[in-house]
Amino acid sequence: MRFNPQTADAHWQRVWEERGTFRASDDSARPKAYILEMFPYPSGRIHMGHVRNYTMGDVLARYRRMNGYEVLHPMGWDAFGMPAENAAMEKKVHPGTWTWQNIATMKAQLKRLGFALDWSRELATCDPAYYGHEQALFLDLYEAGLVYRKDSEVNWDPVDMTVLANEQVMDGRGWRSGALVERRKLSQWFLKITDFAEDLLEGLGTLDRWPDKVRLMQENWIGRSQGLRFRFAIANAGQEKGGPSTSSGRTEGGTEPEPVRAEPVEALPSFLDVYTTRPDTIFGSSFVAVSPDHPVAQTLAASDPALAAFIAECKRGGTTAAELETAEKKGFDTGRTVTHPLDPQWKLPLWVANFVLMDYGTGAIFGVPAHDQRDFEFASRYGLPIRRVVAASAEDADRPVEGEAESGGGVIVNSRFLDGLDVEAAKAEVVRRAETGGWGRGTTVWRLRDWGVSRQRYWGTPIPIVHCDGCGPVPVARDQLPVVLPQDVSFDVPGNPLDRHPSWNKAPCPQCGAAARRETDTLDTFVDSSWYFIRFASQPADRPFDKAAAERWLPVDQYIGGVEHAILHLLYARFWTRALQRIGRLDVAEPFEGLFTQGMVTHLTFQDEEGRWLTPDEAEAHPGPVRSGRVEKMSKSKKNTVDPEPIVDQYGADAVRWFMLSDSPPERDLEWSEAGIEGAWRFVRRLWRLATETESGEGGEDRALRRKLHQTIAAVGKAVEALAFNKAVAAVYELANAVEKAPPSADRAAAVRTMLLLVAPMIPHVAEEAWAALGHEGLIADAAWPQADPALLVEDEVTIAVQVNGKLRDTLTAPKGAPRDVLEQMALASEKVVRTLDGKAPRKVIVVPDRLVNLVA
RNA sequence: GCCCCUGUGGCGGAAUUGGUAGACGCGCUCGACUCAAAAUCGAGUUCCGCAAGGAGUGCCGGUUCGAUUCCGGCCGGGGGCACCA
Repeated sequence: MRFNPQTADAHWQRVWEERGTFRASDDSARPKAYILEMFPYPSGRIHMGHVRNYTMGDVLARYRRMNGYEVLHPMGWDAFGMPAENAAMEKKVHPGTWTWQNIATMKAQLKRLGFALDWSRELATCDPAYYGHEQALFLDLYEAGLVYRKDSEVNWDPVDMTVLANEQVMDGRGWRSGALVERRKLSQWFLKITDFAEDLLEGLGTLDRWPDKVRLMQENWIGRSQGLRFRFAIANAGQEKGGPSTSSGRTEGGTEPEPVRAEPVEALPSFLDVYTTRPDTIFGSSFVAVSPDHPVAQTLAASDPALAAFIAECKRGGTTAAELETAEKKGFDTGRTVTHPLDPQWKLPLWVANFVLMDYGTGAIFGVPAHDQRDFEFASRYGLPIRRVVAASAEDADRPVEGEAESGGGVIVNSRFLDGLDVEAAKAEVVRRAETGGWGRGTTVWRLRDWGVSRQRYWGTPIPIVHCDGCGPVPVARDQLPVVLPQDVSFDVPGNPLDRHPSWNKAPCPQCGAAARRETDTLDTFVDSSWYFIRFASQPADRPFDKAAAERWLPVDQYIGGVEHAILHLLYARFWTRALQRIGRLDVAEPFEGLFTQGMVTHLTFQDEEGRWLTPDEAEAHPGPVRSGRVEKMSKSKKNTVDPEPIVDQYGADAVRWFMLSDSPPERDLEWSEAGIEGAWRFVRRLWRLATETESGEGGEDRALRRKLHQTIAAVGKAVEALAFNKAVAAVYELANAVEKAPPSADRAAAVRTMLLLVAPMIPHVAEEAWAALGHEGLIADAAWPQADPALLVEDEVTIAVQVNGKLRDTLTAPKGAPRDVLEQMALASEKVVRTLDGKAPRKVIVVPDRLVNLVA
């Protein structure tokens, strides 16, 4: 009888479902294991990347179950987002209709792969039963002071009348409309992630089951920098204001919301705050520069048309990486000067410069051309002095700095009392003087910005706020949640349909009852995915989650997904969890204890002579020359996708799963190939044959095979624990090869039976079918993982390598644990060794017991 | 520019407290079965060489009895950040 996946797959999937095999129990006495893969966006159909991702998680979930864990392995839908609105515009279908249809399709596709999921916990973020709770959590954070509103500049597409994310701006134009993107100031909601910068950075240190790469990326993104914040007195400024300027930029620690920028102040403040990581170069300064957005620049521009024109010119410049890279350093000399804090006689010119960022540090810098490349370029262009203050040695103090800035370490020169100190000592000394002198202080500055969550979009979670002319922004009353999206919307005109809805956007003020406006922005979809893993663990109807129930499952023991979320999603979810912890809702610091980022699924591509992408069929039919060979991530635009469903039709779920696990290490890319899936299918059939055609034990024993079996049990277990599925697969192949070569015996029958248990997490359908065919009563999914006998893991005979001068000359077999002198004698007796040594006695003999003998001649 | 990862047969890859490089799979070659094909099974497959032997883990050097593994320098490939003071 042949194995027929078309009938077997459906059969066993039905059995699992009917028995509720993979339903997680909240009050099990068994140890818990929460296995989670990043939930999919319901774009239409499952793709190979999903299959690979979910297969990995599934193997782990099934493996943990067999090892006695109560496993939570849920699935849901990250269901809000722009593609639904685009579909609405193009296909005249409501985003909700489109999304729910996709969910139905994709759910059916996932089910056909036989994943061990607890579907009873399925959720979709576009369901009011989900996003209503999200609105409640948003208000919790609001009340805790972790949400605020401020004006911020956004990329505005004037044709689509919407805000675009940076990723949606291509060469300064909207990706859909092609219109020139404007920078527009909008009032937006922000979450105070910067409040947690320190915690999020330090928390990374506890995540030892995360990839180093991801931790490093988050570390860089959070961007802690240590330096000195200090102030220059502005000469001839309006003394009437007095006091240090605090009106600009970020305050210490980055914990406060950024103040509204660029509001011109009536009079020039008398001090200018700057931030530097190189206080040691303070005597190398030759100018001070502020951002065009800096209040000082704005104030001066009010009475200086030339400066106003310069600032306007700066604003016109694009913000894309390419433009910035090629942008020249440009500046405007205000004619004003500032006083050096360490020398009242020393006046420095005050410039406005295009390369100074308003939203980092204080929006103002002091320029040290000799030791900062940007300052060097700027000074070279405008003829400002380039003074060396760091040199390799004191003798080099007068060597000019040429060509480019020298940003390395060395000894301080030309710097009065700092002369002779090394860079670190000089930094400390300047900070000390600044603090005792009261003109500055050592500061930590973060690169991390607060998280802007407003989106001028329909298909997202409505922000539960009402704007009242009298009371300002007021939270919607809790008993009025959820704020549900209106159904009657149209997408024939660009812009946010919530804005022009005839009634939805009107609401009475929850505080005073006056007629007011409902907030029409919706939340960034990254908010939706920042807590879904908590909702999976506990989903009461009347609140977002039950604290105790959620804490029983959390943290997620193993989270699996693509690296593309290394920063945003994973950082936001970490923040959200810590925010809930701070307000006492959930006592969990880190949501994902283990993280694994899997590689992409790639496939061959074809292009014609003009570089147009061709499908394999088109390439075949193409009359002209076809370029092929490049292997790329599967994508529609490159026409190299492979739809999993027909593959499952043809080969069954197990062959696809086995292929996804074979060959490539899971963190690397996997190249899809016809030969590969054929090979996987071959193994499924071979396993079936082995299981069903094996004569049950002829009595005799086969110690070698038994040893191989137990070594395989250990190897597969270890590999699965380490998510090294390719190694688990290889170990299974070795065992299968050994079994096929072995003559019939009781051990052989046992090996076949056990092999089914070993592959059950990976290819569960054929495993169940064979398990039943062998006459077992229960499900193999419920069977216990086999235990390796430690006594059988060690060989009683070992192969010893015999080297002469480190080169392999012979191998010999010796009993395990043979003493050194015995091994040495055996080695010296080897014919090949004798020949190589040519009568000479070895000068030295190195013996590594059970491994090798090295004779040094 | 800065930071990180990576480089092993025709291909994907295995091998780590430094100890027999190439497990396992794919592909290929030969053979068996077959009228034939598919499927299946067997043998072989790093390179040079008939062999003995020699070379070999991107390149150059170092440490070591011994280096894919450790160190230094270079070259190639990939990724992240990007005027972050």
